[in-house]
Amino acid sequence: MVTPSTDVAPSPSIECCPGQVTDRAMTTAEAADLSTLFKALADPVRLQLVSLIASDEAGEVCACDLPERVDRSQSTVSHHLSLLVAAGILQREQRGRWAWFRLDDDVLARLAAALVPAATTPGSLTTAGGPTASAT
Amino acid sequence: MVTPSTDVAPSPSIECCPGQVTDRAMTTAEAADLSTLFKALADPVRLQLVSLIASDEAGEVCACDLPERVDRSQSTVSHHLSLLVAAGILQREQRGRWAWFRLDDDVLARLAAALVPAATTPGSLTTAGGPTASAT
DNA sequence: GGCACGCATCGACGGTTGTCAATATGATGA
DNA sequence: TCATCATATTGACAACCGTCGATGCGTGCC
Repeated sequence: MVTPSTDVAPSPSIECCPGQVTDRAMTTAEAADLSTLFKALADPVRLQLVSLIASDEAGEVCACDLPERVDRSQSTVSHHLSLLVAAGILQREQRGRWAWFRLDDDVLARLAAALVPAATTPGSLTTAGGPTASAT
Repeated sequence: MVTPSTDVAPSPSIECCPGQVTDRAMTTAEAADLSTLFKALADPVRLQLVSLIASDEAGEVCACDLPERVDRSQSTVSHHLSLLVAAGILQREQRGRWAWFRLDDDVLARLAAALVPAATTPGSLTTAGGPTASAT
């Protein structure tokens, strides 16, 4: 819900341990935390926005292009973008009168790592904060 | 919303191509499809349920244990479980009067693969459901 | 300074979702 | 056959969410 005061830590706790979902039963807090990220991706328009930005050659997209590309009003797109930024998925940068959005470094990878035990990105992710060998 | 007639193909289209989100801009249909899965995981209670089952030693859990473990009423838990089954995330098996739930083979892995370009489980996934080389 | 533009915020509205108590369903065992 | 138990379904309700038009705010240009 993006409570107006979103100046706290943007991205939830997934930075901690790959395989969160499968390794052990999650606590209520962890579940609430992770579900925030899934919520952010649980809307078709937001998914399209993320995909548009993620697949962009330059790695960033001007907000001015997006309403027509997802066939929604400017205010709706702005709302979704704010949500994605608040969830820590997108980063926003103002340039002149234009706002540019890019993917946060590796949220998607970290999210993927939270889904599968050890499978993902053998080297780069386990270093992200977890005690290396998390064998059950 | 789990329309009563859920005897169609349970799991959305993610079986097709890893890196769906990042490789190229998704179509509206693809986005709607994928968002279904994220929606299923976008609730703390459902995430906990999935985690409880995923982290279980035997790989399966009796429904009778779940209400107390997630601190929700029996009907609420049943509702969430139905949703997860309909989304293709859980599988249900009736044994006597008990219902047992287990994770669908590798939904989580496939979902993870849809998030990151090529990183995930290099061999096992591409074979997972598609006609091997399903370009586009 | 004034205007035009890009984007965010506000207010409103209808649809969806999570939750529970109550009830129905279906299997087991006496 | 009947009572019991585990689970699913129903009905209801409040909270939340996606959407839009209108409006406000900050920036750049003339």
